[in-house]
Amino acid sequence: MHPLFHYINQYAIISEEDFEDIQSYFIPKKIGKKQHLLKEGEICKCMGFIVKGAMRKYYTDEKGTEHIVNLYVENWWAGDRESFVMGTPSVYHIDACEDSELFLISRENTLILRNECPAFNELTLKLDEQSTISTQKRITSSISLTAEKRYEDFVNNHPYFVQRFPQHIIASYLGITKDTLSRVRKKMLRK
Amino acid sequence: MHPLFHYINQYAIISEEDFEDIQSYFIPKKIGKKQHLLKEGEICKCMGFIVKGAMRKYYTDEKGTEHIVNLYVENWWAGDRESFVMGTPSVYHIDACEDSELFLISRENTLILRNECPAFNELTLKLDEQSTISTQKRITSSISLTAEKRYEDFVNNHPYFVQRFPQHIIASYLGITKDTLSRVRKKMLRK
DNA sequence: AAAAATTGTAGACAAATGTCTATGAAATAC
DNA sequence: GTATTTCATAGACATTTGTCTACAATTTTT
Repeated sequence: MHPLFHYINQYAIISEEDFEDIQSYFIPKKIGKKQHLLKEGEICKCMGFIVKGAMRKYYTDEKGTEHIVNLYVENWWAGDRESFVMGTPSVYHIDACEDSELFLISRENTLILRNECPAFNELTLKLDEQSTISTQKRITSSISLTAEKRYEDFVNNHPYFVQRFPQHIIASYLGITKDTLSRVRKKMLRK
Repeated sequence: MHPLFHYINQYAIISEEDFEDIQSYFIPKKIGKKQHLLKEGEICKCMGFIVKGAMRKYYTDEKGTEHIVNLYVENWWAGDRESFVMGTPSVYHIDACEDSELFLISRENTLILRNECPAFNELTLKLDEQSTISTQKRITSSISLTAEKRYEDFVNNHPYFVQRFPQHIIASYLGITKDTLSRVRKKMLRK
């Protein structure tokens, strides 16, 4: 079964005909490790559904430090929603941590599909609901927990990320330095 | 003009008939200062559109410290989306910082309206898009900036909040203590 | 296989932030 | 109007986290 078909069916029941229609609006794309899907200053023309691989979204501050804002693996959507929706230049970079395969869909096509295909409308509603729920949790964690608890939380909620991304990437995602994460892990091992 | 009508029209063009229909699914409610809209352990049965007043959402940790997760004023939606969508007990409290007036809508009614009324469907899509965009910014700020820059950001993005909520509330929202915020402000005054 | 880059850890020190106590001003309750 | 609570600040000290340098293990590139 097509991975995108399987994925969509988890959120909205669709027929094979629906899916043929939906699929026709997506463009497959392969991105090699360290290649970019989006660069700072560009407009995010497409959202990308990840079929295979691992990616990250980050921004680079004045000092040149990269801050990782999102991590993505299979069945996640890569893109800068603000730039995508508003049509403004992005402040983020998105690149591949492993060789990756995506299906891209443009803003125009999401708008068409939303109107044409009730199942797709349902899908976007539910995805945004889920995204709202998980970002709420991330914010709660971020404003109220210590580095150690945030990492514990992260390991519990995303065990597959721990295997997949190096520690300095995870540290940045958590808003701490790799040094602090290393200390935190050492402390946790003693328990 | 009805404030809810005015608000919805900013996102989706609706007729007066549409609005009469939509409005019939909302229930007006007044909440006095320090009264709760939601308590920890309860299921969030309704989302509340704030017509007048100011509210906050927070959770209380093991030590009894309150961590403020959201601040709301007029034209914002108060509620715990996770509990609302999933039907699970909330970990959050929501209470009023000023006497407030809301329009409440239940989960079932949002689902009915989404199907019955295309404009309401459009509204929820756009609200979630905007919410996704702003929480993304908040996360970026939270993981990458110092307390001082986070506060600067906050003042620039939400100047009306600064007037409306006491400093210890804002500090908690930013994930710092009131003492740190006081120091940060003192430092900024010297500039 | 050798060279280069990436990754994780360690320790010393610095900076940022938290904790606690105290105090006075302002707002609110009685 | 007085008492009480809330709010903001201050300073001393503790803790957490960041910064920097070094180094070894591993992976990747050539």
